[in-house]
Amino acid sequence: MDVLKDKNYVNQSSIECVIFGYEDKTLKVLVSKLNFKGDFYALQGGFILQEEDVDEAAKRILEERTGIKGIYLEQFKVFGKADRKRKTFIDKLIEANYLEQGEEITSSFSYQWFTSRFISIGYYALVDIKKVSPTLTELDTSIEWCDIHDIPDLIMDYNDIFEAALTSLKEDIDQKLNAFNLLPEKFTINEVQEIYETIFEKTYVRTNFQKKILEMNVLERLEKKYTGAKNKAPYLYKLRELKY
Amino acid sequence: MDVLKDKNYVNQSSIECVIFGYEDKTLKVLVSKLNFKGDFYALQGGFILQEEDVDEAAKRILEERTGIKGIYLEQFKVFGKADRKRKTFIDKLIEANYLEQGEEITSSFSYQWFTSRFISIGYYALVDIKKVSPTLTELDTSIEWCDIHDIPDLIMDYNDIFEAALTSLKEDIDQKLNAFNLLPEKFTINEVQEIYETIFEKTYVRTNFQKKILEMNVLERLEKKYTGAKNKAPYLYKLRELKY
DNA sequence: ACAAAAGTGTTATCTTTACACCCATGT
DNA sequence: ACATGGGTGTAAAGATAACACTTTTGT
Repeated sequence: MDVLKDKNYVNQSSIECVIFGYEDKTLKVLVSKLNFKGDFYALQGGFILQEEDVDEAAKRILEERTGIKGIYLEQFKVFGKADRKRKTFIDKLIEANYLEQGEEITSSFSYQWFTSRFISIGYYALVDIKKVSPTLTELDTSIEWCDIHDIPDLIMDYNDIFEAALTSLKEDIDQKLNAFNLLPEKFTINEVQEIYETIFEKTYVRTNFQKKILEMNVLERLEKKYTGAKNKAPYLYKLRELKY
Repeated sequence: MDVLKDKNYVNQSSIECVIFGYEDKTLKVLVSKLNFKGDFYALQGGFILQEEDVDEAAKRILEERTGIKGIYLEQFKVFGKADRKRKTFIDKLIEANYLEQGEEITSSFSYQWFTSRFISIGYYALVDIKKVSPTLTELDTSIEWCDIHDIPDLIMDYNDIFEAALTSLKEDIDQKLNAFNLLPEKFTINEVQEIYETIFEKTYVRTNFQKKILEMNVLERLEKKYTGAKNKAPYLYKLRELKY
């Protein structure tokens, strides 16, 4: 378990990522089940190397977990309560998994590291769920997309972190026009509308929504999308390159 | 200079505060001149005790510097570049001040502390400038309110931090209705308008501004304010207690 | 009475919402 | 031809901006 000794991480600082994806009219979050007896679920976190920018550390963690580069991410909040320690959780975990070797473990470097107080910098990421190949670390047995309405009890204050991320996403979405990052490169206006309806849990009038999005002037109209459905084919759009 | 050894601070984490005040139709920021030869200016920063919430640390620092309790503050951004070190500045400072004792200083605990890489959590605060009694620490010779258009070259990346704080303030002000925190408890609508005009550097139509602010429904009308001016006396207002 | 600034009300303009209408597509 | 969903236009409703008018205050 002493896996950290050789890495030169900044002490007592960590990064927590809430990775949002969208599929089947559902907003989802990537949740890990930890590689221990007992049901321990967590979000995607990691640490910051001494010679690494905090933003880069977040990117690195996201790339490790999703296998894709150039992910859209926003730093949204710092979680800095004095009692933000993994200690309660780790002790529970040790009790359930390593009952015999208590002494040995609690004196280890990693135990000291993991149970200390952490100041966590929260990021949320928006990804095209189709492009993601969720990747396990040595600490988790499985990693899955969870409907945001169906998130299990997470360890620590991860449920709060998730809630805060969702709130920030909603606040940012019109301002930063970042909803498009949940979609593939090419998409129809209707797909954008479905994302908005999913996130804000309300319906929009189709014709007005179309106008609103197009009047933002950030989309470029491409070819039509023939789906084989017996109706008029919608146009595909992509994010316009912004020229200055 | 070894003042830190006995304090149990979190390593490599710091807090930086941008304290805004308002006076004479001018938005101002509290700037310290450091207690060393050479012109070194800085914002108000500090460190986080092990048993202290990050938010509480920010409050403590603000209270120390301003002498007032219950300050309005917002955590707005984390500054986490890998090269965010005071080293360049500290070495310059030592060169200008302690040329003889180089060796002794650079091996000290405080030198190691101050020159290491820091992850800084940025807060901005809004205060009633009249209530503030700016308080020196052992590190600064003077501390003054600076017009935001007339901020000197600050050490490190403090100029960037200030700019980011100002941007966040502008973004937040309508959403969080926090401009009132720059005023005394009782104020006139006209004073609010002047703050808005100062911050956004544009004028508002008096009558419409009045409506906009009052329709927010967060103000309580009090008595009139007789100034001795030969015109109709304006009403005073205060922030309404929100009942649930 | 008058100047100066506060408060109120009305009209015009712009934005948002609702909805009617036509168009393309596959059966 | 028709059912289905896409795209455009237009009118109603609502929000914002411009401005006229009245009120209060001290000289």
